[in-house]
Parts: sequence; C-alpha cells; structure tokens
Amino acid sequence: MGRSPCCEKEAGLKKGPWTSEEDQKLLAFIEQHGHGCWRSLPAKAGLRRCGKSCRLRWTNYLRPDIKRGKFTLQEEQTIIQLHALLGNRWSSIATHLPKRTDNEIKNYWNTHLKKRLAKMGIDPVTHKARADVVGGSSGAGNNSGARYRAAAHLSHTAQWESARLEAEARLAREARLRALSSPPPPPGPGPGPAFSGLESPTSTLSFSESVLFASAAHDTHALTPRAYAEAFGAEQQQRFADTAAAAADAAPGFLAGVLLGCSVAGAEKGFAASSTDASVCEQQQEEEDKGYWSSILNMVNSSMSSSSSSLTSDAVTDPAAAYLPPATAAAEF
DNA sequence: AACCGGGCCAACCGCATTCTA
DNA sequence: GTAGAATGCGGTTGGCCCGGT
Repeated sequence: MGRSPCCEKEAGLKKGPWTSEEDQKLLAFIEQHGHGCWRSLPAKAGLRRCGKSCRLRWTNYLRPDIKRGKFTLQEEQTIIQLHALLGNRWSSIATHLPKRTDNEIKNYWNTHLKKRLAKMGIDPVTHKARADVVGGSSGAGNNSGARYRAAAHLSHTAQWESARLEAEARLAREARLRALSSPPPPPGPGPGPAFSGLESPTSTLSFSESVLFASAAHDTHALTPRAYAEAFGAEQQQRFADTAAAAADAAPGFLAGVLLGCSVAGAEKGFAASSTDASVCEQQQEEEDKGYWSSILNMVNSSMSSSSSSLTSDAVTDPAAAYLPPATAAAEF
C-alpha cells in the first residue's frame, strides 16, 4: 500500500502551538465551507499548516460540540468500563462519550484513571487483579475480595469482547455485501432504537458497538461501590450517588436502573458496609451478574431481531450465537 | 528566589486503514 | 487487482504550570 508523500515535509509549514489568529482562520473557513478535503484546506484557508495539523486542531479543539473541563464521575466510569472491553481504542470509546475527543480521553486515562486502577490493585492494561494483590489476602481484609471480584468481572467481559469482535467483523462483511447488492433504504425512521440513537458520525462501527455501549453501561457492576470508593475517595461517593440519581431522573430505564442498583442501593445499605455478611453479598452479586448477562443476551437478541429483516446471512440467523462468548465463558451462565 | 520534579495536555509522528482512479 | 492518495488512529513528545524543597 502506498504511503502518501508526507505533507509535513513540505517546506515552510508551521508546527507547534496554534495562535488565536490561526484558529480564527480555520474556524471561519470551516464554518463557511466545511472542511472538505483536509489536504487542500490549509492553502484555501490561508494557513501555513499541513492538513493533518488542521484536522487535529479542529477535531480536538475548535469543533463547537466539544465539552471541555473536568470529567464527570459518570464519564470516568464509562471510560474505565469501555476500556476494559475495548482496550486502547480511544476513538471507539470517544464515540460513547458525547462531546469528548479521543485525545482528551486518552490523556485523561493516562494521567488519571490508569493510576487509580493501579492503586486499586487492578492492572490497567488487562483489567485483571494484579497477582501481588490477589495473592496477598492478608492485611487488606475484605478489600482484596472486592477488588478481585471487580477485576474478575472485567476479565469476564474481555472474553465476551473477543467473541464480539469476531461477530462484528462478520456483520461488517455482510453489511458491505448487502450494501453492494441492494439499493440504499429510503430516508425515514431507522430500523429501530438500537440503530437510531447511538450511532456516531465518527464511528466506523454501528450496531454492534451500540449493543456494546449498552452492555458497557450495564457494566457499572464491574466496579463495586466499595471498590470504587476505595479508588476514588470518600468525597466522591456522594457525587456517585448524585450522578446515579440524576441519571435515574433523566433516563428512567435501563441504565438508570443499573446505576441505581449499584450506587444508591449501595449507599443506602451503607456504602462501605464492611460489616455486612460477605457471603450474602457475594450471592447477591452472582445473581446480579446472571441477570446482567442475560439481559445483555436479551438485548442482543431483540436488537438483532429488530434488524434481522434485512439480515439474510446464515451467520446471523442465530443472533445470540453470533455473540456467544467462548465456551468457557458460556459455561459460567 | 531559584531550582527541581511531576502533572497535564496540545500537538506531533508514523503506521494502519479506507478510498479512489 | 493494484498503487497512490487521503484520512483515521494510537503512541509519544515537548513545553507549560505548579507545588515542594
């Protein structure tokens, strides 16, 4: 595959921080003409920058729909959960955090979240409990249990993710084939909620990631309130509960229920209730996990069937099978 | 006051992927 | 089918800022 002649090597191109004058030029040009071809944009806009630099400046800074400033607790959770599922696929993660850029998320992960997970004894790369923490059952008491469970849960999701990626690749191939063999659908209401609300203009993945988003939202369980409190400090516990309550107001469905189940209920029961019966808690956790995963399956099923009228391939006649985790994971159900 | 080290983040770099002729 | 061009993406860097000594 050919590599383009690097525009950065063109003579006289400016590098480094952008001036406000350059920003103005870029903004004005894009507002008037749209960005179109990035390569030719700098010349048209009167900028001595390469197109790549312009694109980066626009997407990471100048775009009007960018939210700047501190990440909310909910955003932090989403990043952690999506990272557990997707790894360093920052653009995919950014797809599910409206108004945040991949660069910003990446920076935030590297400077904040990674360290906090490490503090929790969770390897920020694998999202598994570190051996030195899991093995060291002494001292920390119940802490290691909560940490281990959180990490085990994340590990569990990783198995799902590998299966999901396979299915995703298959669906993408099939979608492409269908697109080639059939005319585009008429404009109008989309095939269903799974398609309509979660699609991102920047996303290269649509359906399956929408499902993933929902599943990630479910994965609020992955960090238990207590484990979360350990990592994020007591002063954030209230924020956590507030956020969940706000989410319940705004979205009284699925996500809110999960958030509430995790936070408010947790808060009511005494957020860091170290004196509660551990075995009962674990049983409850297992039950919740079962419900959690089966609701994902249900959602996948319903989402797939809602769109299956246009899916004709054998590979997706059994939608659940397309997303079935490896046998070891499936056996845990 | 000066120095130092770490945190933070915008921007760069180069590879990967997608598009197009 | 292939090569070149365009764009996307993730890792890394450079420089500013701030708190500690």
